[in-house]
This record gives sequence, C-alpha cells and structure tokens, in this order.
Amino acid sequence: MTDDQRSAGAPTLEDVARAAGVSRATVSRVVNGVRNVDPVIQEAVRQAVSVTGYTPNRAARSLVTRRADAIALVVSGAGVEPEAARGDSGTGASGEEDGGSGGSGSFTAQVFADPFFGRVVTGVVDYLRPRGMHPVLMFAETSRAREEVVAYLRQGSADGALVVSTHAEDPLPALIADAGLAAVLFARPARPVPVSYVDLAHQDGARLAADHLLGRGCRRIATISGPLDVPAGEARLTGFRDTMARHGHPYIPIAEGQFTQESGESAMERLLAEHPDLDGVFAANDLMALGACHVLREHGRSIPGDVAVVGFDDSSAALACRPPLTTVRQPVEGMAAEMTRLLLDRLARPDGPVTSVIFEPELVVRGSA
Amino acid sequence: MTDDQRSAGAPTLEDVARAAGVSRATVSRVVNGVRNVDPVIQEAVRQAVSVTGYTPNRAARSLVTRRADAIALVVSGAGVEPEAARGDSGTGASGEEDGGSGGSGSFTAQVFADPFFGRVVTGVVDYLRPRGMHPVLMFAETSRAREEVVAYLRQGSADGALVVSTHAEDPLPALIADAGLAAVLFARPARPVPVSYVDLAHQDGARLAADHLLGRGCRRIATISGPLDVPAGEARLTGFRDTMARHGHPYIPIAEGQFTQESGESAMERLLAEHPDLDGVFAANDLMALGACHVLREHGRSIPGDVAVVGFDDSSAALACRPPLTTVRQPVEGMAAEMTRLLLDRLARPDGPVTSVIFEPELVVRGSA
DNA sequence: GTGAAAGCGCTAACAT
DNA sequence: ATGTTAGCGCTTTCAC
Repeated sequence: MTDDQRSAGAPTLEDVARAAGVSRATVSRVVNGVRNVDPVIQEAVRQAVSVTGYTPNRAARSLVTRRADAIALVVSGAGVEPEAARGDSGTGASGEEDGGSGGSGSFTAQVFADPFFGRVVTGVVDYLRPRGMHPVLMFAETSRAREEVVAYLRQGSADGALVVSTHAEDPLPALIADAGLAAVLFARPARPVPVSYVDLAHQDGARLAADHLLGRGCRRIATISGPLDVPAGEARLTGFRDTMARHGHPYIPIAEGQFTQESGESAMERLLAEHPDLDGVFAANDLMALGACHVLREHGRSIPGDVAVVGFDDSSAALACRPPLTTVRQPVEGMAAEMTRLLLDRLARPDGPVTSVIFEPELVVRGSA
Repeated sequence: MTDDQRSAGAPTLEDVARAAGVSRATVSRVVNGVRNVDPVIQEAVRQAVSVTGYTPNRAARSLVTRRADAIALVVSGAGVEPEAARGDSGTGASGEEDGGSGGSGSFTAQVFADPFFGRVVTGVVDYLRPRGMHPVLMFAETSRAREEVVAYLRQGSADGALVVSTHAEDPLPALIADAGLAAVLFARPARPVPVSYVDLAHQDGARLAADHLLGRGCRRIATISGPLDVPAGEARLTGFRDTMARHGHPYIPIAEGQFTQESGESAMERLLAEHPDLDGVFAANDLMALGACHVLREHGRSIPGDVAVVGFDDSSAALACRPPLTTVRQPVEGMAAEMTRLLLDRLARPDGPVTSVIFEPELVVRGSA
C-alpha cells in the first residue's frame, strides 16, 4: 500500500528493483519468467511489481529484443478502377493516388462490403489473441501505400505481414519478399514468390457445384464467374467448365461478375436475356448468387423449382438469401488462422522451409439447389 | 552506388551520419524535418539516407519520444451469453472465459457478422491513413481481455483507444479513464465517464421512421426493437414509441430482437402470430428488417403493399433485401472518422476539453416503405 | 547551424 | 542464483 513511486512517469524496472531490494536484472528475469530465480525472491519481486503497478515498456523491450511482437494484416490490391486510363483525367500524376476518404466508395469500404474480409479478420484475431498478439490493420491499394507497408515492416513496427490480395498482379508480395521481410499470403500469388500461402482448392469446389447441379437434373446450366484477373475467379471458372465439359457440356454460358451483389444482378440479367430457358446457375461467390436470386425472382423464376442456384464461400450472404443458398464452403476463418500460424512459425524459425497449405472446400446443401 | 553498409543489421542513424560526413544529431534533424539545417547539408543527408536505405527504428524513437504513433481500435462488450447464469455450467470460474477459437460462434465472428463494424473500421482507417497511422485491432469481451487492453495501452504500445462497446454496462471505458489513458467512445456510455464520444441521435432517427410509416397511411404498426440493455436499442424504441404515442398510438406491439437477422425473423413470427393484421413494421436495424421481410413474404405478405417495413442503419443489408429497405441512415463511417479525429486531438492536447459529437440521422426512402 | 553527450527502459552477456 | 555492465537506436538539451 505504500506509494513509493514519486517520479512522474510510469514505474520502471529500476523502481521495482528498489522496492524489492534486488537488481534490475533479477526483476527482468522474474517478469520474463526466466528460471534460476529463488522462489522467495520471485515472490518478493511479484509483490513489488503489483505494489508499484509496474508495466514493462514495450519500446524499450523491442529496442533490445528486436521484436515488435506485432504483426500486420494487410489487405492489398488495386483500388477502384485499377488501370483507369481514361483520357479525361485532368491531373496527370502517376495514375493512382489516394482517393477521397470516408466515402463508401473508398477501397477500405469496398473491402469490408464483402463478408469475406470480416471472416479473415476473425480467423486471424482468434488465433493471435490467446498468444497475446494483435494485428495492425493496413490497406495497400496504391504504390505509395505499398511502400508504406514495406517501410512499416522495415522499421520494425511489425515482425511480419499477413497479406490478402484482391488482385492477381499485386506487387506487394514480391516487394516484401525482396526486402527480406516475413510474410504469408492468403491465396497463391499470380507469379511465383518465395513466400508461404494458404489457399483453397478452388477447382475442386467448382466441381462440387457442377456435380450437384447436374446431379439434381439441371441441363441448361450457366455460370456467373468472378473477375478473371483474380486467380480465385479464374480457377473457379476453369474448374466448373472442365467438369461440365467432362459431362458433355463443352460450352456453357458465362457472364463475368466482380464478386459484388450488384455485378451478380447484372450478370444474371444478361444470362437470362440470352438464355431464358436456363435451369441452373453457379455463381462464383455468394454475394453474386444473392444478386442473381433477386433477378431470377423478379423475372418470375422460382428457386430452385425453375432455376437452381449454387453459390460459393458460405458467407453470411448465403443465409441472407431466400431460399438460403446451397453453396461451396470455404473455411475462411480456419484458413486465416493457419495463415497466422505459418507466419508465427516463420518468425520463430526464420530458416524453416516455406510451406503452403491448401484447404478442401465442401458442399453445403440448402434451399436454393 | 557505394555499398557502405557492412554491419549485418539495418542501417542506423550512425551509418547515415558517417556516409554524409555529419553527426547523428544533424541526420536526425533532417529526417524529422526540424529547421535550422543548411540546405546543402540537408541534401547531402538525404542522399546518404537513400544510399544507405535507412529507415528509422520505431522502437528507439518511441523510447525517447514516449509516443507509439499507434492507436488501438477496441471492440468491447460481453461475449456470447452475457450473464449466462444457467446452473448447468460445470466449470465454476469467474463466469466468462475465452471460448473456442475460430468457430463462427466466437465473439470476433459475431462482431463481424454485422456490417456495422466493417463500416467503423472503414471510417477509422480512412481517417488514419493519410496521417501515416494504422489501428491495432483488439477485442475485449472478457475481463481478462479488458485487462490486456489496459496493459497494452499502459505499456505504451498504443497512444490511445477507440472503443466500440456492444453492451451498455461495459466496464472498459471506466477502466481506461481511471488509468488516465486516452480514449474516445463510439456511443455514449451507460454511466457517465469523463471521456469523449460520438453518437447518433437515435430517438430522432426512430421518429423519422415513425413519421414515415404514419405518413404513408399505416395504422397498425409494430416494432422489432434491439436488445434493450444496449443504449442504442433502448433509445430507438423510446423514440419510436414516443412519436407513435404523440400521434394517437399509445400502445404498439413490440418484439425484442438482438440486432441479428435470425432474431429479426423470430421477432417477426411472434408479431405476426399476435397481430396478423399489421400493416407497418419498424425494425431497429437493417439486419432484423431483412429477417422480418423474409418472414413476411413467407407468410404471403407483400412488401410494401401489405406491410411496409423500415429499417435502421442503411447498412449493406438494406440493399441485400428485396425490395431494398427504406431505412434510417446512420453515417457510421463519418462518425468513426470523427471519433478518430477526437482521439488524435486529445493526444495532441491532453488537457483540451472533453467534447462529444452527436450526429443526425437521415431517412433513406427505398422500396420497402 | 552543428556536434558532443546524456539517457529513454530494457535485456543479455559476463562476472561473481 | 544474483548483480554489474554494456549497449539497443534514437532525440534532445547544451555547448560551440
């Protein structure tokens, strides 16, 4: 109860040492759980710690340990209008700059409009928390922002990065690798980079969808693909098309979407206009499937009676849909947790092997197909 | 082009100073943009910086400046089953512990199931980014987790906290205030705490909804409230009820929900069972309104023909609904940005006044009412 | 305008 | 098993 601390600042190791009548080193040992400390002294130190209200100063610790005990969670990719080379843009500049802030059109807003990212955050946080760590959230959709991420890591603010790319040609993974920094990716990069990643067997997932649609008797099947410059979008289309071809449907109607509900709606409109008789649709994610369902119903089609719909992801959108979506489950939380585990492993053993993990998708049958 | 750096580690101020032929102090001045440095030397130093590839070490800087240049974004509140005092729980303990991880039932997962949080993150990040800062994401649903948040701030890992409480009796704001730490809250705390906050005029929002429903001719109106132990839930109900009373409807059917789609569905079922003739519903958030719409349609009611539905928030759920929801817009991104601004202000002037900001909601008319 | 030197709070040899 | 000591890389008086 004696309030020994008189200096203004927070109590330091020195203060605790004085209170306990030992040296700084001993207090440090106790605080960090290093053995070789007399139990009696340990107890005395613990007393002193709680009496003084001591908390280790993170900066001082980081300075000497050279670890930040923090990791960055980076959402990377191109912003709105990746290669917007319209001739009418007045200001020349280097093409991409940080746009307006706060508006619902910002990259950040776009990102979180997809339930996918919330699930990634969930997986990462749930893995990190029991280990006393917390992620620093960063976005990197411009080259300037990417430089900042690299600088952030270089200055030791974080020990490594978890990178979720929204775009195939994302240069960030290579930048990080070149700088010799630790990272793990969500999804395999377009061009090989010596970095671990977790990914889903997208093609297998698409096959599950195709098999299901065919299995329930659909014969005029179309698909709403994701953006084809995103590996996941491309793989899901390929997997779907291959399976359909193998079953005697070499040509299937395709409408490309952008993984958004709105793009799913317009893709469905297009498909319906050209193929009014279709009886099955595979959308490359749930958000687009949800949009497709709206359009189908507006056109008087019952689901799954007239048209069966299969989505992908098993995100919250699958349950927001009526009927609830039959979909291909992507275990995003588990994948994000694994990604985090890989990074922490890497930090613990920097020379360990670069290993990646591929998850298998699973069909979840609900009402829409 | 001369590669001077020979020591293994990253280049330090010392290295740059040597390369530029000046002292560490001068390099520091240049790097930090302090005036009183000869332009010629400035240039020389800048050269040396880029030649050596120097990046300031954050820990060393923090140690002396006593600022982390980081802030925490904390989602606080009770986890699943706030006061789960069922007698059948085997392990006694203090009631709340960290549950399983990764599962979709975790607190983290619950939080991000609501589009609301993604919008908060968006607003915070978009405000922080141009200022070169990034938020550290933390969750605090158990008393242990709350202690960790306080410890995190006390050890200087972050300069302050942005706190979003999901629960009225959340003790975190008081804990932070008592520890003399900087914070700004999203939503006014249940019991007064000397901390700034941003909030919405919930009652005004509910009034807009009531006026709209009455204005379009609805006469048998019910409401699906939010959890009444959450200030926002309580205020929206009060505002709605008061307005209805003022217009001659002192008693209106109420079903309490939990701000989730599912709870909105069951609430709607209950209302419909007791009041099959209702022609208007106000749901205290969009997720519940979405659930209500599903149930109404399953019961053969057309929207807005038979029953008009008004939601609250103007979240992504409003557009995921068919017809799209007429709703009360809460400018979450703007509120989050303002919250961040208040915190940064506070950090810049610790003795400044504690001011809070209340935002006005706005009715967005779409198809559902 | 610039350099020298002190020291932020901590950990990790090394010595005892 | 414990204490002594030397920095980690940076900012910041204080002299010059």
